[in-house]
Amino acid sequence: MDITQQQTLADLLKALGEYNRLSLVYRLCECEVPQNAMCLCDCCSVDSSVTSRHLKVLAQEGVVNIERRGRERIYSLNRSEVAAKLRELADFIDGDSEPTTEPTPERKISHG
Amino acid sequence: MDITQQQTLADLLKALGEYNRLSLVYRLCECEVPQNAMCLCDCCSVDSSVTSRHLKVLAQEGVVNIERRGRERIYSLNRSEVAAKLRELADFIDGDSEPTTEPTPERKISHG
DNA sequence: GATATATTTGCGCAAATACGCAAATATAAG
DNA sequence: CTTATATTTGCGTATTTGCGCAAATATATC
Repeated sequence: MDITQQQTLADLLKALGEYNRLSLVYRLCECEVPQNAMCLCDCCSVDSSVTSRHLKVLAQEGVVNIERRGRERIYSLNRSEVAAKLRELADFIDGDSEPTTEPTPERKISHG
Repeated sequence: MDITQQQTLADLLKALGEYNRLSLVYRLCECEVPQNAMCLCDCCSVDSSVTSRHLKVLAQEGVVNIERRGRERIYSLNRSEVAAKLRELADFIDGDSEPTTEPTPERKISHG
């Protein structure tokens, strides 16, 4: 795992790891069609400026796509990409073999 | 999705979304056997106290298990649980159907 | 008891972050 | 040009967070 790649993944997870931003993602998940910011704003009870900033963070991390339409921004979820990245991490974590739950066998447990 | 559950997931993602903590997870991933904190400390070049705190966060979020052995703490990754949670989110995100890339068809681009 | 090793905790600091509000910008429509 | 709506940006603020250092704690060894 490359350092830059690791940083990128950390940034993605951090972007998803904030309650209101995750709410936006869930909201977009449930929407059949992309939404504008005003619409998305309802799901987290914060100022529209805050929603705007959160969506910007999500866009920077590639979680959402932005499409300009008139004075609106239409947001849609990058479903496949985000899901793929999460699965990639999941695969790496439970990875190649069984979890080695056996604690360091070559170390002596001296007192029992 | 329950609010508490959503907060819990956000906390998990936040825990994973910090570079040094993610490094610890990767390190534990690659280890065949659980490791103590001193050993893990090498992978991120920070003070041992910092590593201790990071590992505590990961433990609180259920990412790692701690086993006391003498004066050491032996950390192991909760592989299946963490992977399952990530996959669950991934499934929810790319979820039921195809991504609806078509932008809000029922909305009029309204000047009317 | 004294000493060494592993880990945690208290403390302070600097940077990052989330937030609300108001102003600015962009675009649409009259 | 004026008004209305959607979004962004500047600014101030309160909170969180990551960090290092030193002290404290826990345990093993002498």
